[in-house]
Amino acid sequence: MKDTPIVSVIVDIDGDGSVIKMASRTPSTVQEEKPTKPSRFTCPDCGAHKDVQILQTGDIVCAKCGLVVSERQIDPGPEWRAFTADEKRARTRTGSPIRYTSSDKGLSTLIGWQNKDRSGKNFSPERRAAITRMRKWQIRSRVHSSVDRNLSQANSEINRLISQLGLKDGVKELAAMLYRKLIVKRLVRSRSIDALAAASIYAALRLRKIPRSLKEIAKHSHLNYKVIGRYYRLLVRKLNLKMPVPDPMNYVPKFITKLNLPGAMQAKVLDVLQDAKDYGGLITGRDPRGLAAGAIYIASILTDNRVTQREIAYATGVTEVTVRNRYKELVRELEIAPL
DNA sequence: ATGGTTTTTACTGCGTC
DNA sequence: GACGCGGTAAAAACCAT
Repeated sequence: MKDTPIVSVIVDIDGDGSVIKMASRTPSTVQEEKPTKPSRFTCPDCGAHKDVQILQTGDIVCAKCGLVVSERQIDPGPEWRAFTADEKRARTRTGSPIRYTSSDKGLSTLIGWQNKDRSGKNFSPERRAAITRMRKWQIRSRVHSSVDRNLSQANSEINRLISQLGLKDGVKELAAMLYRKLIVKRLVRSRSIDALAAASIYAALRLRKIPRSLKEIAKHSHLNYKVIGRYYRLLVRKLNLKMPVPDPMNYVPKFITKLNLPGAMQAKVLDVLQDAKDYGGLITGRDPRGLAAGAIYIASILTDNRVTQREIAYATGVTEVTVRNRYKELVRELEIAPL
């Protein structure tokens, strides 16, 4: 298994038509294809050799023409099908969080409140002072360990999501940092750890301007995207984060690839978007994906790489109507040459 | 909760291959 | 006739207040 090539497979994870490209090992019986060596990369579009660039979005693009060579590689991670007790134990290490019904799992020592020993006699003053100190520390240590547990559970969820989403460590660190801030500010109490972990990741992505939708994150979480969105808002508000305005340009490489369009087209799309920005009033309040979709449609006509509105709509996750509206709007306002 | 704005849904008509 | 495209009204979603 370990030397089998890694190939790309397309999977429709939940049957809703949304397709995700994953890297996966082929079973050893089908190992005909030769292993891909990124070091011998030759751009199929412009022929440049080895000039790849890794964008902050995690996409790997040809440094010359911008063709996206490889989208984020998803590490599907282990299959958490636990058949034995051992596997189950392994799962608890990085998998779904353990539910502690009681914060100490019944393992801690309890110190009674009465200043009496087993036989009912009162403590001596020294003994009494010692017990009082012990009580104090028991309480303190309990608090600390519960914070620790919360944090470690959160971290394991963050790790899990990050690896399933195929994101880089930088994002992970940022998300973990945000979560830590939540703890320090006492905001995690009585809230879902998983939801806050997911929200931290989403916030980290937004801060880093990496285009991933709430839904994409929710797909790997057991929570629905609205819940995560709520927590995200809370997080932003409570931590006073200043979020960069989502920029349609950040979506372009991702979409171009999804549509199998030549990477060189990117420049044209970005041109249109830049014009739209300069013009003003066309960007604010609009779904950035819709904007990107419209610009891509325009560029596809201008550069003679026609794609249908439907394909664009599908790839960008907006409707055809929105593609139309944006592209019409852009053409009208920016007075783009005859189409 | 509310109201304003944008997106989606659903449907229709037109031209072309 | 299927397809791509354009337009529209009404419903739904979104967001700030």
